[in-house]
Amino acid sequence: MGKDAISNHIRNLRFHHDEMTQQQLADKAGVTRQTIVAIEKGNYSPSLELAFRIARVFGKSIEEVFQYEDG
Amino acid sequence: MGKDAISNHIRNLRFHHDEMTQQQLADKAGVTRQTIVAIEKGNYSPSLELAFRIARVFGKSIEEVFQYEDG
DNA sequence: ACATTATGTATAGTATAGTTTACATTTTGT
DNA sequence: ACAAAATGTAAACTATACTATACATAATGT
Repeated sequence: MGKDAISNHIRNLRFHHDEMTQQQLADKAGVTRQTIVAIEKGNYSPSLELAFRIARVFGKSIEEVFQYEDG
Repeated sequence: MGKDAISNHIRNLRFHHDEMTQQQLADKAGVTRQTIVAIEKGNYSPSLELAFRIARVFGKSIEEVFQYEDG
């Protein structure tokens, strides 16, 4: 939908979780590495379903992983 | 992405918030009424950004409004 | 009974999330 | 220095969220 108001802490969380690689996170979340790259770099924001799955990989709430800055 | 693992409490929340109509929620969330109808009925799940905006309308966290049942 | 407002359904079109493949660059280990 | 693993980038494609328009039905008020 809207522009680019969503950021995230995925990169930091990966390193705090046993140096998890993009590929490992992608596998655990059930998506391709390219999807993780794009989201981590902010190229686009994930679907709600993927946001839930990524948050679960880290044992965090969605709000702890993703931030929404209103536009 | 995946199938239909996401449900929500939007309908109940609307009634708990001054009998808010679908149109009013749509306006506050910045989308059309059709989008609210589709999400409320579970036809599809929202983007993460829209999930944030809907949750904010109700003053709730995303997890309080949307539930993810793993597949 | 009538008008009005709220909700359900449908369909075609647009925007964007996610895949796939491929290759370049950076980082890490020996 | 070299190989191997991790990350960055890109382009074409598929899947799905969202819009726009339209009309039907249900609910509410007078």
